[in-house]
Amino acid sequence: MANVSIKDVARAARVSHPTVSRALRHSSLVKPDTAERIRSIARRMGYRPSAVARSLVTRRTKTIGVVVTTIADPFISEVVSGIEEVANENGYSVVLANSNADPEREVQVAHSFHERRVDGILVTASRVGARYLPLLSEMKVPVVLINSHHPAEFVYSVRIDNVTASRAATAHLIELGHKRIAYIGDRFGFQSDTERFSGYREALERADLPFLPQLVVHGDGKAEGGLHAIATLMAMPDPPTAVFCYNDMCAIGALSGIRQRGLRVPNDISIVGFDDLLIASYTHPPLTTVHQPKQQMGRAAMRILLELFSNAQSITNIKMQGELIVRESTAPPTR
Amino acid sequence: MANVSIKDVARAARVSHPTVSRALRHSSLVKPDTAERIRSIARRMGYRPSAVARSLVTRRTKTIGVVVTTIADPFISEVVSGIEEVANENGYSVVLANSNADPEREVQVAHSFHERRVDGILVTASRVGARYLPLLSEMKVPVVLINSHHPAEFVYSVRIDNVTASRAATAHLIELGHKRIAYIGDRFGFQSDTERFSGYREALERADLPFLPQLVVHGDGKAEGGLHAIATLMAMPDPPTAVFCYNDMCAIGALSGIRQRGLRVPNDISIVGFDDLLIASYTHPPLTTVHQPKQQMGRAAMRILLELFSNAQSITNIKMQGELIVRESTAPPTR
DNA sequence: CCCCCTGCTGCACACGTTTGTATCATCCCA
DNA sequence: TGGGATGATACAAACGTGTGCAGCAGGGGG
Repeated sequence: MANVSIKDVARAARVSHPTVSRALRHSSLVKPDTAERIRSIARRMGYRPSAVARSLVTRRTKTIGVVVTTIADPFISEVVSGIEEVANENGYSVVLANSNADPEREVQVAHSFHERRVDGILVTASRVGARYLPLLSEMKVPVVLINSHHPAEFVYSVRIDNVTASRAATAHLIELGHKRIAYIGDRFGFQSDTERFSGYREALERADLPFLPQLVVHGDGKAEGGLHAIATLMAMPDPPTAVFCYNDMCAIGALSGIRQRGLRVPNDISIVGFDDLLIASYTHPPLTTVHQPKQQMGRAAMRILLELFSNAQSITNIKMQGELIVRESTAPPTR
Repeated sequence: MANVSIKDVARAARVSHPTVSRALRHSSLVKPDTAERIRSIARRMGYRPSAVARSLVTRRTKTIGVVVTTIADPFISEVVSGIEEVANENGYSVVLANSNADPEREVQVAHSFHERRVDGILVTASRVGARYLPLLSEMKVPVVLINSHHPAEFVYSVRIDNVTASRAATAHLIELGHKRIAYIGDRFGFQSDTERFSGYREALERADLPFLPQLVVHGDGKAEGGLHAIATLMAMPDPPTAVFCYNDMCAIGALSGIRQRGLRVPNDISIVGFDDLLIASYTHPPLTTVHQPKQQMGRAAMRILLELFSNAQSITNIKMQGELIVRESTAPPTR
């Protein structure tokens, strides 16, 4: 019934349990042939050292906590896939928790990670609650924020240069000749939304185009939000000829809303997204968007933790560049 | 530097550490007002009991291992989101590992879960390696398979009735008048592929339609595979008028391939998918597909584990019904 | 031949909890 | 007033590892 312990192996090998411990960790303190004998016995008995007992004494769990708003978000799941890859390569396990962007839930997650004594924490969320971060840093464990940033002790970040990328995306539309360019954002207060919005404004400014507040609508970062937002925009007396969307899901919702009105992309209206999700190249028409190196960002975040575990000090903030991918959802305006 | 332990709290409260332990767990053995006093001190000190020390003595980690082929798969990530929800409601943490359907990796994951002493394991993969399952059941811990099935000790399952659902999907195409219906499958040897394929064949048989082996092509379960597969089908001298796809991603690839050839869905060819991913209603045209209750399946799987932890015996195998959702990618054939 | 050094192994303790049992004070009742 | 029951607390052991240190055997050198 119970699991085979190190003492069971020791008994079987007629040695003490510390010797077994050393043999399995290839310590030079134990004679090579006894070590081999012990290892073969352990193998035969199907012995697996208990990570929990080990963690108790080493004070390391080899575990990292990953908080996401929801794992069902395609952007997030790709980031997590990158995290998981590097974590596993280095013997770390990933504990996943979703917060649903609910402050109460965030507190619970922080407590749970604290009790589990995770070695580090990765946060993938476009918004991070104010009560949340102090709680995380309370446990004196490094925290890496992905696509958000907060200057604080123990807190590092990996993010994309939202402003530059958004400016490039908007500039692309301007170069095509668009003058009335709308912005569909995420919910208010989300850091990356704010940054992408200011990139959009900067591009308008540089091109001496007027900023029209009525052309800014907010969705929910999902397809449905894009659908509603585009409805608002198209109902205007003088609708935009191009739309820059906060993210691809939003853009996909917008595409769908435009079709429902019998209009065509890019003939009647141009659309630009953000993220470059896998589906972005399979939409109709294929979506012009900003590529984010999602897996790479996850990998980089995990690597920061690993560095922190070994070297103590290293690079702590990484800013990556997005890349505008021009596909077929953008064209010069016809009007 | 170090975390505050139960002994620190005991010292501060001038009691023994077992008393603190009991006070925090609201044991009736400790006097109500001392208990309250201890709790308030613990709160003030920011004490969080160590789950690892607790697990060592209780022999329960309150942790479940979740294996996925890849978390970046939208079907899987929704299932995991359901798992996570129920797990957290009940104080369980989820440790995530992806296998990439690589047998060697599967073995590693099994070892990792064993060492971490997870209380149960959930597997979300359309294929489960032969060496894999014995390894998992070796640790005498319940395993719930999602969308695959293997009769074995300690092994339970939650799956969708693939045969019935696929039969319904194919029958829908037949009712519309289609006679040359293709099937785009996943890679060979995947259990759900085999089942969906046999549902397809059964529907043809019941309608007295001939089964044409050349109309069966295999993809990779992703959009790219659908793209290649449709290319093969459309290059035939007498191409199909309808295609039933193994899953939505595959169908999305097919939609894209059809458009590239200047043909239209459903006018020139009808497409049916499987899964009903969130994007399925946003494709062009919106996709006719089989709805799988993805989150619900994840929740059900986690609930089986919870039952097993408490009651010892309960329902062990759940088979859910899919639902055909008719949208706009299917219509009567024009030829 | 003795001593010291080296190479290997065992002993004891620590990590932070939970839990069974012993101890002790208090109170009630005989 | 003494004894037993009751309620509250402390003590000790256990969970399965890792590790510093002591001990012990054997070999080599003086």
